Amino acid sequence: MEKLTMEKIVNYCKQYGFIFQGSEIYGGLANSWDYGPLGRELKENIKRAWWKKFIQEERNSYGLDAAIIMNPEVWVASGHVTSFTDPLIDCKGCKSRHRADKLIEDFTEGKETGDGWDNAKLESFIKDNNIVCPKCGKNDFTGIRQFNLLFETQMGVTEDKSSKVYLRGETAQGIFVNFNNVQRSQRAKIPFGIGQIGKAFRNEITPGNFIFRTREFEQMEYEFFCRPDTDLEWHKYWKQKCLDFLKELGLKEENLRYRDHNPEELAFYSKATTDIEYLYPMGWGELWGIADRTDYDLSVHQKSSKTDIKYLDPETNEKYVPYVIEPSVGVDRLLLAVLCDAYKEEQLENDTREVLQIAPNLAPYKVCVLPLAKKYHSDKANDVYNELSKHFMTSYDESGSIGKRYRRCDAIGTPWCLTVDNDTLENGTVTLRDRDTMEQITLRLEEVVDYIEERIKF
RNA sequence: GCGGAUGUAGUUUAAUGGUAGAACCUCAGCCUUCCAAGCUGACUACGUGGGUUCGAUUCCCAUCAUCCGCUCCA
Repeated sequence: MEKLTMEKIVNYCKQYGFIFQGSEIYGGLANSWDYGPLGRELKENIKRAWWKKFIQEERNSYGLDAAIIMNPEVWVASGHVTSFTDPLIDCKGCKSRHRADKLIEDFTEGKETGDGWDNAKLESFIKDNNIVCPKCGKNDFTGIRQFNLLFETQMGVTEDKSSKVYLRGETAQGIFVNFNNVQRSQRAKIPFGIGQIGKAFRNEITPGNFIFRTREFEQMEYEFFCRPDTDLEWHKYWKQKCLDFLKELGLKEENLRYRDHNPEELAFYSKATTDIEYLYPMGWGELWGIADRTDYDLSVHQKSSKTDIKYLDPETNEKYVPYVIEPSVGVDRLLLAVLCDAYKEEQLENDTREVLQIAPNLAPYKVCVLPLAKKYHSDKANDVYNELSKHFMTSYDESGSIGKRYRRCDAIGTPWCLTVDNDTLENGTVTLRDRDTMEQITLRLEEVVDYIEERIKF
């Protein structure tokens, strides 16, 4: 097969109804994408698989669905309001862009960090000290522009300052602020985890690579709370668990790797972070970040909200702020990885065809009902469809030759094609054709549901 | 946000200062009883807005979007 390009994936997604460009008939909106009928199913299946693995099957795990708009104090406390706001400056000479505070920090070798300075002070410091562009060596910069990565909006109908709120930049904060609520109401004992799936918003400066980085995206975040001296072993535990999960989804091992963050690139809240990266068409990209956030988040919220967020260990009577391990994954990124991994161009004698070799439990449709001959078998096939669709996403296709319809199913990864023929009319048996093995087996109609259900793990 | 490239049906593309042709896909009909058949027919495009011009899809400008690079990236 030729090298897989992002362009191919984008076209494929559009062609079959996985993902469309957002607001397309109005010329689109930068970097926004809409999930079509198949994309929605795939996304839902991915989320369901995650939920099952991380919430349902995990003994001490609890689900949550917190609000997107939270009290703005949350984002001040979490550090997003300041840390998401970078003072950016452009070099007029070579058009490169830099962070003003970083230029100062590098120039003074860490003696001055520019922390807490306003833009005028940053600008004049750069000018007075003749700090030059690291790229072209000139001191000729534009003014500072602030990029706040948090989306702002206002609550209520008046646009006064007091009503300014943010769309959440991550779902995690909804978990932290509900730590006490969940712990108490569920009588949860440490160690335990809280997970949620939901949209988050960031004004990324450079989005791109299809749905890899978008300004509106969906996260599956999990916060695992543990005793402070146990964080490293739990970090290890979740690293493994996440990788196992990806393999269960069918991602190939050779396309996955761990990458530990160097101490200098660690976010300020984190003691250790390991990424699981996937080999996307554009190269290795972060898929899953597994961070040891220590007690940073709960501590800052405890302080800012003046609320006690501590756990009283019932056995030792110790009272402490728990440490947090955060394995968080982006739904859209994971979906992209699943598609890239499953997409194949199959070389036939004088033709190529597209095949989606996706795990049956992720496939948008589980089975497609095909009347062998439209004229004779459609009525019966319709009955079969009505029955099967009570159990799982079922599609139906009576247009074109049977071979063509098999192909259409293969192209979207439908694992089973069910053919209704004369035997069905006579003795109630159907032919089930397996996408991967190409085997055809004959089943009695009433066996079909069990057969398929056994092979999809929800 | 900067630099470069690009923008013709769903997709891939052709041609042209006088409003566009194809292939695949899709749909309908005929045919067809298990792996892209065939035949007939149908639908569908010059990203958007200005300007130049008698006339623009074609030239110019702006804008929007996409791709590559930079910058950035909880």
